[in-house]
Amino acid sequence: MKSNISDVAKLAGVSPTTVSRVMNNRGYISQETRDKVDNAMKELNYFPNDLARALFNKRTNLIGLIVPTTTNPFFGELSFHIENICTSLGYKVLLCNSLSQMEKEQSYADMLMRNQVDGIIVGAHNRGISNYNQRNIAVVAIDRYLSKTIPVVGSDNYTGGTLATELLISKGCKNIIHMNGPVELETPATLRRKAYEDVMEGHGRQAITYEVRDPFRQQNHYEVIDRLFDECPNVDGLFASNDLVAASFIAEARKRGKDIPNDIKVVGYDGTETCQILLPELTTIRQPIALIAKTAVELLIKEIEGEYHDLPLETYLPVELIEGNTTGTIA
Amino acid sequence: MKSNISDVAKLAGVSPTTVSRVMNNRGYISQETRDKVDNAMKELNYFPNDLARALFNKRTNLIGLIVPTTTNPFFGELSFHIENICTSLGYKVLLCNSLSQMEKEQSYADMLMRNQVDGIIVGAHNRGISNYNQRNIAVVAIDRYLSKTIPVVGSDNYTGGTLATELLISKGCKNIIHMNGPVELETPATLRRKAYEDVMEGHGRQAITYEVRDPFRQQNHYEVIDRLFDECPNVDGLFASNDLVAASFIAEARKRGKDIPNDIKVVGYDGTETCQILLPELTTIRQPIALIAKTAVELLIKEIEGEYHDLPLETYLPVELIEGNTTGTIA
DNA sequence: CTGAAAGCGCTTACAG
DNA sequence: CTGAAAGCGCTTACAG
Repeated sequence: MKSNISDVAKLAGVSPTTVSRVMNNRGYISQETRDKVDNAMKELNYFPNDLARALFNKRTNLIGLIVPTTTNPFFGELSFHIENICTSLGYKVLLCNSLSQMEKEQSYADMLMRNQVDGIIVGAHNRGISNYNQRNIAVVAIDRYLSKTIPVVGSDNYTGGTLATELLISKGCKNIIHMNGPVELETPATLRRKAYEDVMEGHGRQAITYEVRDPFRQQNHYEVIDRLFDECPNVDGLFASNDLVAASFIAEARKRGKDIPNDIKVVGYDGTETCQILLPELTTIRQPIALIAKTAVELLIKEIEGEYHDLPLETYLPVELIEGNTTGTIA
Repeated sequence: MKSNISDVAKLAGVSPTTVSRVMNNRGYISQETRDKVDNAMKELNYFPNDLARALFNKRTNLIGLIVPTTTNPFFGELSFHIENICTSLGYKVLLCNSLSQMEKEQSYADMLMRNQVDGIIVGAHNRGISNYNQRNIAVVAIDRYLSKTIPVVGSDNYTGGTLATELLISKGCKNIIHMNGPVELETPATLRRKAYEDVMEGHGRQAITYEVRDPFRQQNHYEVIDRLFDECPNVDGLFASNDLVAASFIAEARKRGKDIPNDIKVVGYDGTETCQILLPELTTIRQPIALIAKTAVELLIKEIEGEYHDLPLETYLPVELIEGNTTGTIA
């Protein structure tokens, strides 16, 4: 049913070599031959087999994308932009949702190797696959340290954390608490926490951080928030390292009769389009997601094309404070 | 640098045939040979080349997924589930964000053909690629009619539309308006509109539907909502065919001094996890996204495996009404 | 300007 | 239980 290059050649009355040349626009071909071949391809509804091409060229133009889950709006948007940019540059994207599980990440990495991807973009939060680039394949990480030689791209987490914390202080909050992912992850996102701690210390305040073990399970948010309210009932400012956690906190606070922003002011992190639509009143630190995607893809492609030197190992793109009502003046 | 089957064979002191047999567990191999081969593979950090395998087997275990954009939480979640289920069944997913643009869809479809995908799941909203399955490739559509022979999987839109409209009526709304995508799309989602119209008619009310041309551009929401408030200032009930549109409406209504739910009650559609976290007060019709994904993948794999007969052409999975405060009793 | 041959990395009959 | 040969659908030197 599917036709191949020989079918086209036969129908056009030429050799497969010639068909290949027409497809790839290589060498000299008479217009007449070119037309014959084009017609034959159309007639047979011929699609060149990229697998066979890739086998020969040792280039698949395939890139693997590993994220925790596209369910999370940050990664949903990131995946969109990455795929979009890849496509515009002639690359295709194999999607992997690792759910931050190490075994899954490992088996995805193996799968990507078997499929001969030219490179991998890792937007997942776990550690563990430090042997990624030992296999000499191009790798770029999003907000995540993988090894000394793998470039990291992310938002300017330290500035983001600073902006968030200082805003809460300037709004008069006395007891500002921070919620973040597990510190063991060693992601650059812990810089958000560092900034919070530094700013708090700078103001002679005590920094208190609650760790959400698995930010992708909402049940986990609630457990931590429960504990937070038990232990710090007088909290009046919250900086969450992620908008969904901020939203969970707001809902739980309201259940406890707290008014936002009167009783507690809240700042999130990410500032996705989705969050801007669904929860526009949330004050947040917006990451430049499209720019992160673009930077990561361009870096990866440089690696793929053999530029291993002079690649910036850490790129932190500018964040933006979006002020909404959750830190607002009283209604 | 990368090793191939001959490298392994040489190191193990056997033929490539034997290595292949060990990898695929086919035929009889002595334990001794098996061990030698396994060791050689480990030593060389060998990854079998799935491209070469696929070329021979004429089976890539690759499936293409076309969605408008994973930025939208419904499609972000759908993509997650589809990928997840595919992986558990040994398939890999090529992600395509078409942004509902026909040219993009067309070029994605071509790309997928060249990459020899075994099947395609189309979750996009546009029409136009009716020649998808003429190329005799397995195709399943999500909430979208593509051709007479392509199975469609979606939520029970008619019931969803009925539940939403009847809820608004039972809450005492007098002027209920509906917002939906363009009717030309002929997606099963127009059944939400049909249900709205039928219920309204059944109650002797006038049905008024506002069409959002491009549900994936928020600017477009605002334009339509503006017009809606101009033309129907006394609206007191809104059924939006999508939670993001519902959220945009709520924001705009508040800007106009309207209280939700006192002045206007609002029901959305989709009920994604993200929306449940960011806007938990929204009353909505929840689609069973994981189930839709599972059903679509299973159907696709049946097609891939040659079962073209007795495939259900339309599968509508049960929806659930989630009541929140946007239709609630007054605070 | 065009074609025959070899090879990309695998697998599967076919022999032995 | 194991191996040599042919072939999956392409492309690229190499000839002509």
